[in-house]
Amino acid sequence: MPEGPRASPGGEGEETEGGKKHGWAEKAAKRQKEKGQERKGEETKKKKREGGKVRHEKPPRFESLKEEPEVEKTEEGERRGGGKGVKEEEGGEPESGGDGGIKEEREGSGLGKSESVESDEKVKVENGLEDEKDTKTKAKGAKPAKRRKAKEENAREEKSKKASEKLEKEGPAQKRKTTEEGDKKKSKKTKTGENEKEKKKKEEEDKWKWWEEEKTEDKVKWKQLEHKGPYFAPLYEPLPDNVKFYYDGKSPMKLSLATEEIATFYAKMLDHEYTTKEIFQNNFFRDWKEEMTEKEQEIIQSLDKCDFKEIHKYFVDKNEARKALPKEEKQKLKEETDKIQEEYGYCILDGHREKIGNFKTEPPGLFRGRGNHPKMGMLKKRIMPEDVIINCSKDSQIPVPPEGHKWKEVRCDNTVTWLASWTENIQNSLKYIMLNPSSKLKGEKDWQKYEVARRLKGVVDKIRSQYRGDWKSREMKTRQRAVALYFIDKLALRAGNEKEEGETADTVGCCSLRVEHIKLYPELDGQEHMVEFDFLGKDSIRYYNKVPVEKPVFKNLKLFMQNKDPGDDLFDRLSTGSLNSYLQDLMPGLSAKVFRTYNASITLQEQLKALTNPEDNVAAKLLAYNRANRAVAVLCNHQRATPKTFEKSMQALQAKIDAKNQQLEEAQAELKRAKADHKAKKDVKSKEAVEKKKKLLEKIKEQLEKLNVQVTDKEENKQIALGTSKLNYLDPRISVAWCKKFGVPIEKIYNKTQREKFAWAIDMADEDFEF
DNA sequence: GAGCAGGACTCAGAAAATTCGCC
DNA sequence: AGGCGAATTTTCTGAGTCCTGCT
Repeated sequence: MPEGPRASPGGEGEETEGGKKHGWAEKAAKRQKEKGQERKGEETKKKKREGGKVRHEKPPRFESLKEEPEVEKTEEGERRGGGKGVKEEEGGEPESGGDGGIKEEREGSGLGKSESVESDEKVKVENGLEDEKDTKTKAKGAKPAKRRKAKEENAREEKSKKASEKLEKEGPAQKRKTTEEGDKKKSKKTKTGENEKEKKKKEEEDKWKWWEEEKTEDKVKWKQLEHKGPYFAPLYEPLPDNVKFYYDGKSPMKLSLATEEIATFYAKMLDHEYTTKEIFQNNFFRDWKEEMTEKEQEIIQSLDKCDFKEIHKYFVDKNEARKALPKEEKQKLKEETDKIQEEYGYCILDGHREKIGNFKTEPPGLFRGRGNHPKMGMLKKRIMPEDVIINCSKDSQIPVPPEGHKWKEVRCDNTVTWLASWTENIQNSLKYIMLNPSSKLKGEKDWQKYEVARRLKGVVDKIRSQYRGDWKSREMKTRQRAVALYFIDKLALRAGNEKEEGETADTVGCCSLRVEHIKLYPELDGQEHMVEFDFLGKDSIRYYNKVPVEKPVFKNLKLFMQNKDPGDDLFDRLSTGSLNSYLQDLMPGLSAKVFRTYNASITLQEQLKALTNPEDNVAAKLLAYNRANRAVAVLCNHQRATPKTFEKSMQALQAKIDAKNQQLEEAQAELKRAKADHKAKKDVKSKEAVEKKKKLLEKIKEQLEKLNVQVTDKEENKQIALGTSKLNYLDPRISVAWCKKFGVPIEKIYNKTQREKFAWAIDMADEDFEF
């Protein structure tokens, strides 16, 4: 990729050489400084945004692409096949050394072709198909893969047999649960150690290696789905009589139950910043008044005159009391929640017990939007069974609604993955109960996501050269698309769908960028053609970045900004819909977000390659891993506020190092003494003493090194959140392969939850895996 | 046949809960 | 050993993306 855009946030050119180890961190720090933690104000608004989006003239070229429905159809077919393709690749996975080779080849041959922009698009389509075929032949051709596949098939058969047997034996979920509960109780009484082991073993057996099974039809998500329905939030418990609400400083006022409940929502949040915001207060007060009795409405006229302090204190105290509970009490509480988890937290999906992600309905409360949300403070209503739609298989035990209630609906739709849903009253959108990330349904999708990103790797060079060509297109729309795609690729920006004005915080992504969000500098910081981005992205997290761009991009941006107001759309001829349908034509399954996944994963792989030194010890290798991870987090703009305790804990760590240094000196001195002693006595005892001291010294040295690494890591990690990218953007197989290759235990990079989520990758990736 | 709303799903950081590690 | 603060993990639910099906 000689001049393809680099996926580097600072855009300072090539990052891959090992020499630049700290490049990412430095840039991150720099950007961090510039950005500040506060969120950008948003007074200036889109007075006249209408100007843009409506003008969707259709460029002839786009039309010509669409004119062959035949092609479209085949493609559609292929895409579905693509799902299967993923599956077929599974067999080929283990020997991904060969995989990589083929990939390279494919990449190379792909590059050779495309020259003219016109014919390019078709070539791309073809390439997409070619790609699929390649994948298939590859899987077939590889011998070891074949063998392994056969083996897997056997295993699979056995597995499913086992599963069905088990099902027959155990029958419906409820039965099974009771037995397990029994087991558990027993285990508490007897020696925990053994039982723990047993339990683990059992769990091991229970693990469903779905990735070894043939993938089923795409649309149908399950054949069997059985569960207990959601666990409902506990009902409101009235305040004790001695906790009072005051209005206007007068004598206490007894509130009706409903009014009181809502008051507690506000009271609980009293020391949160939210309650200082006017929008929050207004929204709350409006919704609160609506639920009041007429009499209450008459009296309570202003929020300022409401005194929630006693109520607030009551909850603070209650919280503390709960924390101060004796051990046994706490244990009891925990057992109760465990029981609930056991009963409601799992479902049966196609014969396997799967963990549910969120099995509780959301409790009522006050809506907490992020950033400057116009609806913050509004009352989130309690979800009742009458609001809930249940989804499960026909022949299953239909969940029983709480007594005296019924479900809104029970349906049996196996083309969706959710178990229950309800409509939430703030945005009037649907909420779902779905499975845990460790489940087959989620895992398979995740895997597929990374496979799509890997396919992008094969065509990305062509796509890049195509959009570079499009910078000079005669069509405005095409140019805008090309520049937007360049940003999405180079800076890993999100697509940026249109949002309804006034319904949510004013945030943007690439396609919804407005003129006010970028500044152009012909020269800045000694670099030419600089673009300064400053906008609020998802979750109102500020994106601030100064990037040098190529000259045509710069010129185009200037053009796009001509005669526009700050509030106007930068890409007024572009929508995520048209961008994505264009991308879909270039490669089946391709959409804007795939670039984020692709660039994140490829960055990790490159950085790991550049930063890992096989000679290093595990701690140093982990530092390298974290740095690579960090590079991705910076790219994706995953930030966190510096922890409040950062300085303090840093000092503590430094103190520890000092102490360790002293220990080291002492140990050295002791060793010397012991040696002298041995020289004098020459007996076994003194020799043993020397050995002992030597060992101690080694241990201390190791500890010291570990501490030093910790400091570096911590400092560099100050304001960057690694979790999101690790969980959502980095192909876990890259990490697994790295661990295997360099002898790092997987537990060092993935905790238990993460290992569960990525079980498929841990099981299937070997050390040669190439993204 | 297009454009739009709504549905289904992924991704996101804050906050709560739990574990860790030190004295 | 046990208590305490910090670190890590888990939970929670809001905020995106993308696609489909309807008009």
